[in-house]
Amino acid sequence: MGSNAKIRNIKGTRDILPEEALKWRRMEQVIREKMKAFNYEELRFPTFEYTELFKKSTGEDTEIVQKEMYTFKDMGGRSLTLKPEGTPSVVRMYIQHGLRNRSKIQKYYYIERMFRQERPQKGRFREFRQFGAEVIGSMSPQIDAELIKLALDIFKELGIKGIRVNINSIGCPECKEEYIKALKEFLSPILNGLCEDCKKRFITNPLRILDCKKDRDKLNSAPNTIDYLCDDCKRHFSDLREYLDYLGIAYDVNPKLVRGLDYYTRTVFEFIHSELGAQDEVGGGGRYDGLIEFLGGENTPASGYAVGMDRMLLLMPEIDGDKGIDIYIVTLDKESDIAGWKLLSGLREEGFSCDKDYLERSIKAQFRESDRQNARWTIIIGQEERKRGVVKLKSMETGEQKEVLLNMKAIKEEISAKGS
RNA sequence: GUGAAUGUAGCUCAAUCGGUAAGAGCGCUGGACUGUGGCUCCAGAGGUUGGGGGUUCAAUUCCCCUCAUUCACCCCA
Repeated sequence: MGSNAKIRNIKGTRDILPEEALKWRRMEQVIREKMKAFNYEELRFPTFEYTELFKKSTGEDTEIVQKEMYTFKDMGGRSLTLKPEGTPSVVRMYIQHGLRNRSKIQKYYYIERMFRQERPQKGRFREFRQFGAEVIGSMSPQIDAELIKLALDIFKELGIKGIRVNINSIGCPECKEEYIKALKEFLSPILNGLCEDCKKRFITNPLRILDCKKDRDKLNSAPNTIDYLCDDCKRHFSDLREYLDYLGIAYDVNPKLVRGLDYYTRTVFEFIHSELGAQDEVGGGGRYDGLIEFLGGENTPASGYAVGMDRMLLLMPEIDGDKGIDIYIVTLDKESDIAGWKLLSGLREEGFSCDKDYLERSIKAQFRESDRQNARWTIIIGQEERKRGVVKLKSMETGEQKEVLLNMKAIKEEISAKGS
């Protein structure tokens, strides 16, 4: 690595060079196509929000809010934060713009950059991209199943194989409370043997102790959330499973899956992949029936998820994109260069992708460049050609070369006659 | 925030036990072919060995500090 490169990109951010940009474009394109098919509309929202929004919705006690946010003060002294996740902004928009008045059910998606201040590692960055889908207004488990199906369709279309789906239900606020009571009873006698973090979580958010990897084996016999579901939640969860079966989606019920954010209720799920290293989660989400009311809106059920696009990229197979241009123009002297420059402009107007030399290079170098650019055709203009009002047109695949009149119609005909 | 590993040309990597003037492949530039790409051959450019300090007659090599990257922990997408 060059040491004199004193200015480099910030830790945890990534530069995307053309070859990789191609994969990103492909990913975005597939996401948009599938979202359209499922009738989700795009939402775009600001890079930063009032810190308060995330504290309230993501949750004061979550890892994200406690130590991962990029928070700063603006000149007016307001505390602002670079968005660490999308759902809070979507909900804010929903309330702020009265979107509920458009229809009883709203289906949205987004593709946005997120920011979290963690140590980077495989599949984890400080600036990263997520796409997400959110459905506001329906409590049907059909929606939960649809959301999962939507993500799986996107993975499939991109050639990503080996995704596994984990689901669980953590119940509504009532049964969640019942469960937490039972969990605390189970934990109390063994609390001293747990790690420091878990001891804190016992007070702040006992559910998340189930996530702890250190103490995992001590929790094998912990009570399961699904055993404490009320009748409604029980039915909701079994309906979800039934709908997933209808759609032919294979999944595992993971009773220890609780998710890290405060706002989840009932359905939670995640997409995991074994080739991602330690950060094996490609995406995850769930239902958040209480969040909108909590943030000042009407009591409205909702469900959604986010998928890490940087992680998807790691799983995507190589693709051969639209590399190359239609025409490269080689010119041999000053006057021809001007003629070529004019021709170039006309060809572009006609919709051809083309270019020429700007370095006054030798003909050989110009041909090399044409080859490097993967041009299908090379047009040569020199003194001789100019005298006779023609250009030479060479196919870079076959090497065949012929003279064509120097006018757009003749060139176009010759190129399209050979097909693509 | 904690830990470990790794930093040599644009990229991927060499350099014996510390010993000449740090090499190769790919890529780049030019030539062989003075108006024709790819293939081949030849030549050239490109390095303060991440940075700083120390040990030594001598450091890419050993020691310390620092920075960066990677992987893992925590946690998440």
